[in-house]
Amino acid sequence: MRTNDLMPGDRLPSEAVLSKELKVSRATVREAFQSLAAMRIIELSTGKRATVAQIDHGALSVMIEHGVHTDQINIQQIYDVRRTIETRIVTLASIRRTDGQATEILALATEMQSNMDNPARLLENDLKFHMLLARASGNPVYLLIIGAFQAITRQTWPIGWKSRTTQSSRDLMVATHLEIARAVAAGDPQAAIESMSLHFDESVRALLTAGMS
Amino acid sequence: MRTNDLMPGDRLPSEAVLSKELKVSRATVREAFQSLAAMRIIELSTGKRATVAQIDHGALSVMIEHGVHTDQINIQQIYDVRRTIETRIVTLASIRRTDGQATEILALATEMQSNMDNPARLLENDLKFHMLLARASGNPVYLLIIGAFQAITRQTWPIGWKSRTTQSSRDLMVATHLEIARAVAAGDPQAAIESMSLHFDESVRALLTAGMS
DNA sequence: AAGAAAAACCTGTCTGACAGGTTCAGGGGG
DNA sequence: CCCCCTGAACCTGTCAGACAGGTTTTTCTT
Repeated sequence: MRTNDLMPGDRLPSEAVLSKELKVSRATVREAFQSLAAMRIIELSTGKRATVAQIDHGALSVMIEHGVHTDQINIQQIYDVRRTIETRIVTLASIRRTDGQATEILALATEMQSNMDNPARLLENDLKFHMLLARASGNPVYLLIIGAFQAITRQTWPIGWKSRTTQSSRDLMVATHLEIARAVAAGDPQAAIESMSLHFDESVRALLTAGMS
Repeated sequence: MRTNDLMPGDRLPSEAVLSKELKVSRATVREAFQSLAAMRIIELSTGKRATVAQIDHGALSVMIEHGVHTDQINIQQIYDVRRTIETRIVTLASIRRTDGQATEILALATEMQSNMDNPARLLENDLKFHMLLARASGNPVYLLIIGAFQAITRQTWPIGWKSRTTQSSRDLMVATHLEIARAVAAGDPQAAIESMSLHFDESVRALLTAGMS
């Protein structure tokens, strides 16, 4: 791929061709392809030739999940990373977001308020909200990292939500998202950082309340 | 692995057993194993059974390299992420480093000064320095991310070094590392953050000078 | 009981085969 | 002349069986 300067979408040689060229069996080529596909470096689909892939958080997501399930990473550590990164993300997003992105982010924050009684949907809104911010930062590496945390967040989010027992604490959580959205839309990095910090203070507290060590 | 709560080091069933159990051919099991191995979720080696792996930056490293080579990520974006993360790392490291880690970090910063005329060795020192800090932060996710950038840094570092044409700029670069080390060893987060910021200002400037878009 | 030899087990790789899905050139119809 | 259709060529997914090494466990010997 590198020697031929292949770009995302370009097609790789077929398994048979590579197998002959490299003088190994097709089975071996397939194992190599499978490895690259696991890292989302190439994309496979039956009948079609392999293509160069876009970067994608899928693989990192699985790695992080594995780390958590094997007690090599804990939830607080993930939250520390998220807080660090998302603080930077809203700074960049406040400066760089397009008007379209601002609208999208505001719309989502508003939608969250109408999903207060639907945790499943609210979770998805929340995840998407942070992804939109990451995208608006203009830095694909942040998007990659935030995306990678989604799988774990899906598992821990309900715990945090349940631990917010009062209506006001739930209102606050959603209101904070709206605050962040407004700050980013207004292009006010300082306000965005503050709201994001608040959001994380509150989220971490909720998880601690639920006994998340 | 999850249903059986396997931990790093534990052995997985053999290919033959899995193949029979899941009623697929050994070739298919192998492709699956190969995928997991690519993400460093399991570890393979000939003759031995597969074992559950420790998290490791190898796979992420390859993904990042792929992103850069296909123009999906650029060097500045990586530096922005590094700056963000490493600022947090030195904060944590200042608070949490063990005495052993402090000694190690200081020793490495000192060693760098004696390698001023050996770019290859200096590069390795530099990489290791940042890895030690990440480890001292006590958060494996930071270690993972910083580790993942190493492959790319190996390629760009020499460019930055060459663009530091004066002796004083080279001295400054090494001196800054020592400053960071001292601050971390002294347990002074504020000083550590400042030195790290300086380090990145200076590094990014060096790369820009070299025309790194 | 310790150590060496043998058996059992495992992975890495190859060959050949067949069931589908995909591409693309070329022919037929509008 | 253009468009659509179709069939051949190509490609991936999966399987069975085979064999060369490396590793682990068992068994036997001293």
